[in-house]
Amino acid sequence: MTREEYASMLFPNCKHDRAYYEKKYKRRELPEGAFVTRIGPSPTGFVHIGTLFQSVIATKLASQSGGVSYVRIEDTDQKREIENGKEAILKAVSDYDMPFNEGPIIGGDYAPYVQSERVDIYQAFAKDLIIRDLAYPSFITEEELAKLTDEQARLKQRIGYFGKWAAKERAYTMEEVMEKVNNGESYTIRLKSQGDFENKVFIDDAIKGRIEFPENDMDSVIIKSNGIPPYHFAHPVDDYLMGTTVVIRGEEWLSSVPLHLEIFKALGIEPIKYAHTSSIQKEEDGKRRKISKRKDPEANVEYYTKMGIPKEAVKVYLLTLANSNFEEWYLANPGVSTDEFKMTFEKMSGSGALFDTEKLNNIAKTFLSTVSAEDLYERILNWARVYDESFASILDSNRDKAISFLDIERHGNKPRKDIGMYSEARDTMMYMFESPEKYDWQKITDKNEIASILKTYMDKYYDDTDNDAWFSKVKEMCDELGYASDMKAYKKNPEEFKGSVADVSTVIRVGITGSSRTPNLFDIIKILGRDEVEKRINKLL
RNA sequence: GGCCUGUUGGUGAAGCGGUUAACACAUUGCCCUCUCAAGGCAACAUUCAUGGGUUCGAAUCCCAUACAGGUCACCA
Repeated sequence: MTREEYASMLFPNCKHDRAYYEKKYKRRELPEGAFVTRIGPSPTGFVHIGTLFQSVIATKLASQSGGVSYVRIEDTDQKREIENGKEAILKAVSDYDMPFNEGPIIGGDYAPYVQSERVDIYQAFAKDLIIRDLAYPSFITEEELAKLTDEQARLKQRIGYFGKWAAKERAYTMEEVMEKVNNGESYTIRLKSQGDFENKVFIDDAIKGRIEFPENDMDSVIIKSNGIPPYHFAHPVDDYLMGTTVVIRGEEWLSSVPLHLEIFKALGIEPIKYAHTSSIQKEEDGKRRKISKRKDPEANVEYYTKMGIPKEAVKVYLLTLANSNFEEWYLANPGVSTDEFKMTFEKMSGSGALFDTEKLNNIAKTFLSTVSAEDLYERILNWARVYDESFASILDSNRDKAISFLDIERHGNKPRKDIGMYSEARDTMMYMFESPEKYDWQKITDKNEIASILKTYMDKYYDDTDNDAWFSKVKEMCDELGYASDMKAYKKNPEEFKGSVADVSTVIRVGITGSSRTPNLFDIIKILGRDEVEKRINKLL
């Protein structure tokens, strides 16, 4: 039996050989210095903020260098898979304005972009390793492996399948293997490691710099018993065939670099550049940890949609985490598209940043202060249609009123920044559409005094011609009722007055809106109109 | 436990042998002011995890230690 025949027996379903695929997928022709980047998310139905973080880096580096970015779905673990997982990922990256050039559904010259559809490719490469005696079939069961691990732990030795622990299986003859296979024993394919733990290998990581490791000496599984490879084998094969120039991935992969380097070497492929990003962290009980899908709602991209945080703001926040000089650039270039910013590996931090909700909120508020009232209205409405139907129908039937309200203090160079997420909109503007149910009185709480102020206001001092006229009337009323119309005078001698114009305005404000914190009162009165204001005040009286 | 990474204020960070240790968020105070939001001004690290060393000079270079994180699967 030749080694070719032997390999074919081990891969009975493998249609093509390695050379076929190397010929099929041509090398990319790109300008000097162009990056080919990718993201490799697993379709679990849950789009992780980290995926978005990798995406913004991958797409930006590719587009600014005249390169290519693509999405490759890494679904080699069917246990975790979920229906529509890849659609969710593709939708998220497109929603967040991270345009990949190739991927599933999008297409491209290196299709398929889904690992489960590339099984024949991986097998062809694994078969090549069998032929060249750099891999071997392994029949060890999970139970045996667990026993071995215990034994190693007891002996306080390095844990894993390597060296003498793997010697028995490495030594099987082709005939022995054939017999086991014919008996129906299931097997994996393992790398026959040539490495020595005493030797060093290193990478020049684009973010972390030069890192040295002991060589890999583990006989890792490269094809699982179901014929599908684990990540460790799919990664070198795919990134080679698909022409990736730099692998951007989370630092949790750092420790498997020696394994990947050895696989590249066994395959006779030039290893590619790595850029290991530090992971976004969360603090809990004074301890930092990687942001967790299970514990932290903000790990799920859907959270931002649900809260109504603008996608633009999320992207800006991710950019500030990705490149330390982005924030200054962003502040210095208002109104300029973030596409203009030049991203570099040098400005990526080697340490993990704590997720800062406050900062995100600030970015969101600032961003929303720059959009037009109409735009903001549409954004809030679209959000409400999904998450707050009753509010959506109110907005729908009060379009003009809502827009007028949102337009208050929105102009000039100091626009109002009171809404950071669409989910806050209901509370900040509901009083425009119906009479308040609760009244947040401040300094003046006496019912008779409140009634007197509101009644006098409506009877004698109502004015909605313009802001100055309106305020003059309020001041006149203060003089009549014994309140200070001039704040400076009041501050000097507060004891001479019952209160100030501020207190009186507050009564009017709360009387109409229920809230003590609103945008400019005159504008609100003007939008509501005399009839509505009168109705509300009479109801109160 | 082995291997790897990281450590500058509450947070994100700039810094690359000589700086008053940028900037931004948050916080506090003042100003503006009919409230709120915004805006303006100011305060907030004598010290860069700790201890040694090199140097005229160290956050920056070297060595130890501590702490934190990651990883050691037929998961990614």
